[in-house]
Amino acid sequence: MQITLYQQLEQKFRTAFNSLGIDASIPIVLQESSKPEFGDYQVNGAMAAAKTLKMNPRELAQKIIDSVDLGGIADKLEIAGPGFINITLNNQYLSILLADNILMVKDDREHTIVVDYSAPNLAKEMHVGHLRSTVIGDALVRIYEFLGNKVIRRNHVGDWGTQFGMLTAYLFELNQQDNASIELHDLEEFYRKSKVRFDEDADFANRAREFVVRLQSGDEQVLALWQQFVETSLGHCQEVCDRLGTKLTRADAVGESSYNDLLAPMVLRLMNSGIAIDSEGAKCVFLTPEELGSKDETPFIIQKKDGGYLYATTDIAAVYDRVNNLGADRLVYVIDARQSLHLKQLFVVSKKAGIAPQKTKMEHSAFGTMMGEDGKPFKTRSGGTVKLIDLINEAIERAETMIRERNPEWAEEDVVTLAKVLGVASMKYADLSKNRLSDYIFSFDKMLAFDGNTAPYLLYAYTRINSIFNKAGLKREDYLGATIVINEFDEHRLAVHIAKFAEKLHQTAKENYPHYLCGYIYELAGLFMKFYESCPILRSDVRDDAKHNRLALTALAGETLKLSLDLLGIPVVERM
RNA sequence: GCAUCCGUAGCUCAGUUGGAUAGAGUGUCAGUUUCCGAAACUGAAGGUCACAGGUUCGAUCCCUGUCGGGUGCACCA
Repeated sequence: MQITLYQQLEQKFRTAFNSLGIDASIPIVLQESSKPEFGDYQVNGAMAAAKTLKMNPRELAQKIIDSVDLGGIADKLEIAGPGFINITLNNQYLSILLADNILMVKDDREHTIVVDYSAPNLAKEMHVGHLRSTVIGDALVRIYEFLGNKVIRRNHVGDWGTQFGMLTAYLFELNQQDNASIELHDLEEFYRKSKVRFDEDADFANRAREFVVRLQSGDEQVLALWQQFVETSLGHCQEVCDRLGTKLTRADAVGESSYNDLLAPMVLRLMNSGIAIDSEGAKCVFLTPEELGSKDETPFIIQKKDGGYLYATTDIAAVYDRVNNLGADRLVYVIDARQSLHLKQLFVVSKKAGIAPQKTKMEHSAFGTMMGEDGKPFKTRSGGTVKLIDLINEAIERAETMIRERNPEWAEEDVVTLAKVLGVASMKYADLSKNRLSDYIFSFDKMLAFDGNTAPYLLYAYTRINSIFNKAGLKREDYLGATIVINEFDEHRLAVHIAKFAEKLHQTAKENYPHYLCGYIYELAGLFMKFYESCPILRSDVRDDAKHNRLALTALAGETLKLSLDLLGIPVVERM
């Protein structure tokens, strides 16, 4: 693995700390400088170390500076304030770094990662609640893959709940009348109608309950109806996923039903080992506060008193499958924060029962709720659920209007093509750029704005980079890998930022926070704009060597931007 | 009631092992273009980081309490 800039500095300073007899438990506290005038990186560990050694922190900082061997990495080390060490990187060193495939990054150890995301319920169409999981999960998949991991996508669709009795019973009824294909066109409507039948007609309701039993016991006729329904619904999902430009395919949709045969053995295993017990007729696992790390006493129910299984059972079976059959050593669940307790219980129970080994990483990449502009959960004006496909279409329509206004001379075809990319990109980026844990306010106006941390701004920055090369009749690709000599302050800042790509990506992957990468590219675009303002490239008074250097730096900045957006699941456009 | 997450500029959001004068964008005000895309850039103004204690050389961050809000709590998923 290629060592990151951060790791290099960290090692050098750790060696220096060691040589001064500073205990290894004292952190170096290496971080990016909080301001440009403090250099590129800063080491803040001298203060804490001085405390334990009973030394003056500035004197210790000086000793650290004297003993650290940065061998050409840094130009300047300065002590500031109570004992901060400010590091300014050497321009020749940066030049070498940037020439050395700076964007090719691999993890030190490859993992097999299963990412559980999107996961709509097939009883209905995908709605706004599925946007975050789908978009965040897909970005994580791309990032893990880029880092060299084996990634398995799992769209854990809900295809086995009790409501499928109602749906198949209704489908059966319609099939008798031979108009099922028309009815399944709008799943929401189909669900609503079957619910009405269920509520109004006792005979139908009984038939629906009977269908659940027949379905789960493998009755061929009901199974065929169920299959028909599931296929249609999966088709709807795929349409939405394709529109969003995700990597999900039909093969990734492994629904709850596929774990059916594993459910009984799982319950048996947990009962036999004494982990699960009978409670009020149901089979439950009760975890201690120590095991759960929380005082919540809610039972984890794995079998109902009527013998039926629940999503807890299915999820345990899925863990078993992912660990034992797929060979996963890291499981990532991109699921709503409201499922926190359930997942916590799932993780603890899985390990306690030995279904997953202790070393398996199990992570709940939770996310908050999407709010409307009124700060309340996103709904239609009448308070209904918003279909995801409608939301996507509205984003595209709004993008279309905007593009038409800005570029009245464009051909209709070009407007439509760009709108499809820009609308979806804006929606995805708005989601990805926010800390996934917090609730966020969904606003078409903000996500489609050309100012601020938005997809349009970043895509604009990219097209602007391209236009520099177009203007000069050059190809950006030809400048990738060229030596970049750095002289100016704004060139330096941009170069340092590009050199941080690897560490930012590792951090994003480690903590499952796509917004780290978004923040990085927003800053990248800003630094490029500043560089572009202060360092002319194609003007006649620019010397050839400076022009060449700046073109090379621009090309690399463009490549970094393009790659980063790609890792977020957002394609670039050539003009806007 | 128990559990859990959150409270940062008027608004939308950052703030990564505790570090320097808490940052962006937007909105407001003031500037920048005979030359590479002004969908850009520069500057000003805007904060008791909900409140009160505690730990620390140092707290938006860690601990305790209070107030305010979200969410989850037995056989749906």
